Amino acid sequence: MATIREVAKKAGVSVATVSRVINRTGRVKKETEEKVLEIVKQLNYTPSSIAVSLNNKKSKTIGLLLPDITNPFFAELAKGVEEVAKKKGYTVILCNSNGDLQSELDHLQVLEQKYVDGIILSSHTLTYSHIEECKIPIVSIDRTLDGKLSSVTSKNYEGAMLATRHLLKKGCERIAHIAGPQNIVTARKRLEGYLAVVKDSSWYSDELLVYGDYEIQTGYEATLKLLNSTQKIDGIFAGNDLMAVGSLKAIYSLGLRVPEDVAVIGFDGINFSKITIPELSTIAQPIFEMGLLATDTILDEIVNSKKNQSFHELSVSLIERDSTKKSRCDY
Amino acid sequence: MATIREVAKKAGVSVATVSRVINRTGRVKKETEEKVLEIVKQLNYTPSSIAVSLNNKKSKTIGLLLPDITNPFFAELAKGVEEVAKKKGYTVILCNSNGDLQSELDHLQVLEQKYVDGIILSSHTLTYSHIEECKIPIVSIDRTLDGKLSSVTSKNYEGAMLATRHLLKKGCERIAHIAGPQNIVTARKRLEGYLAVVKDSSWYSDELLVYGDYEIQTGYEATLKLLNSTQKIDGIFAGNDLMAVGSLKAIYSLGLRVPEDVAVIGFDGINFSKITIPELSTIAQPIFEMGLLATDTILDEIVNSKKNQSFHELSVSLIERDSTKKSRCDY
DNA sequence: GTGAAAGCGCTAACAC
DNA sequence: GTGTTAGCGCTTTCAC
Repeated sequence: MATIREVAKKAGVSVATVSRVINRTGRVKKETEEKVLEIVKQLNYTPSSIAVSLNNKKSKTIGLLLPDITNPFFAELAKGVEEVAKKKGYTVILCNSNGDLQSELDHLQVLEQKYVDGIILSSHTLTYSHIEECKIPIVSIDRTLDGKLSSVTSKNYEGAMLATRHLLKKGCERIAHIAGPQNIVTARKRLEGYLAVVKDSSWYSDELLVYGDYEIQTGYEATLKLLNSTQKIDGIFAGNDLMAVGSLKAIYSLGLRVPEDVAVIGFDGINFSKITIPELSTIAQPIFEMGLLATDTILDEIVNSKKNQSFHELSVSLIERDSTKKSRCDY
Repeated sequence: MATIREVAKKAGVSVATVSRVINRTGRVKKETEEKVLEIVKQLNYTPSSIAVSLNNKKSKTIGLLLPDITNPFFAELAKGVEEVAKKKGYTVILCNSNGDLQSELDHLQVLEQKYVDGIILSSHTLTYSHIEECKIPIVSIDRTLDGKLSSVTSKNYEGAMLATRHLLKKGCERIAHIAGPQNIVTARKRLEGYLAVVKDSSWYSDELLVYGDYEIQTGYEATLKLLNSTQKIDGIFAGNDLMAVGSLKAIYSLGLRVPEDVAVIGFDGINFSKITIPELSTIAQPIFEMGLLATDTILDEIVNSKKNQSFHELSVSLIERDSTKKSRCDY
């Protein structure tokens, strides 16, 4: 790779001049500029971003720290992040933490060493104390961190109420909930939303509430447990789409039908929810947009070195598909 | 962030000495070393990888250029890559190209500027001429590039034969193929494998062959087209799992049953194939391992500045699940 | 064993 | 308008 010095020499000017024309900073005679540009093209010169970074302590790079890129929710998010980043001339470093605290800490350290300009973070183990001495802007996705960091979240509580009420409206008379891991805020909020709607019902009992870990398999197991209980359950609100998919499978494996015997609704609105059989009703978060917004937010903090945080809480929406279309109560 | 100079000053030594103890290069008196280490810990010092990179032209970073992180195949691959990379002290930059040539070229240029040490590439538009002047090691995934680049691929042709024969063995008497985009090698090989098995059959006709683009939707449409033709089709080999999922849906929507009326088999072995209803039979590639191997390969080339390429072609395996379990012919 | 200093490729004062 | 030069934070000869 050619260096700025080679360009300067070949163009018969100083490195400063080359730098000026490259960055459009300072005045340069039209003529000189053209000459330089010509050599630049000829030598196929591009500035070393490493050297640039060393100067201005900026890397035009943002870190994206996720629990699991294999989870469609995060993959869609990542795609959104990458898209905006690229458009704005930023590069994204992907870090997969598997939800492991030590791994997150390691990644964070590496990101700092690499002078990333900002970090988009989705973690449920990290607390504010872990990152308070980190002076790189961070925005948190999916949860707020003590109100100390900018965040992009969505209305989990309201969404859960929406889901539960939808089941009710569809004629379900005994609605169970497969809650996500309670160390994750979204899971707690969704549980609260569910409880807010059902807890005063004559039929509500603790046995309608089981826990999973947001993965398919636990949705499957939880559903088996629910349906094998003595109570006749005719509606399941799964804490996320992945567990809902597991639920669908479990119901099917018991020889029951969705939605005739048991209606199912998920949460998230991942792309895969519309390809299950039957298609899954869900509370959709604007996942891709969350990625875009998070990136816009972090870029805003980076570029304008904003000090104050912003908190975005996005709306969710009910997507009604076949898994809750009970004919008997269709409206 | 503390610099090496601060550490040196506080420890009462020169920066060279600090550098020596940090990198375990050269001899340092035990005593001095301890002193330095103490200050390092005290100041929470970590070397700036930018500065290091500027020196040795290495960034301990690899670029991963993928068409679409949202596609489970690539997500699983990415996870494998990230895992090895991290273990070996490397960071991965994620680039999403959407299969767009210009986008790939842009990303490649950025990666070069950032001094990434190597690139793992999955592209079907890039040709060798695009990258021949790039002197960073590259390994190609999913296809070979004129034998000029190391590659990690799997046995697509054999896998396709396996799939088709499996359908035959299950008693299918008219097997259709939904081929992937023919600009993609894997899709061509799979088509060839299918043809090799069926083209001499008494029942084979062109109408049994339709094309999709490896996405769910086209699998759906292709299947509709197939099943609406006059021929009675009782087996479908979809070019990949995503299209197979679309196929499942289409069959279901026509009121037919899988596998009783039509057996379906996919290709890839993405995690999602085992959660469809019915579960999808497929030819599994060792996706995660491909990620691992690609990373090992690129790291090998980086660390040992290997000049000669290596070509890995991994085996695939038949995973028989419910979508091909025709009872009438079970063995 | 340890330090001084050059240099990685670039930007930004500061001169002229 | 353009050139000179001092860093950015580090590694690495080369002396001592």
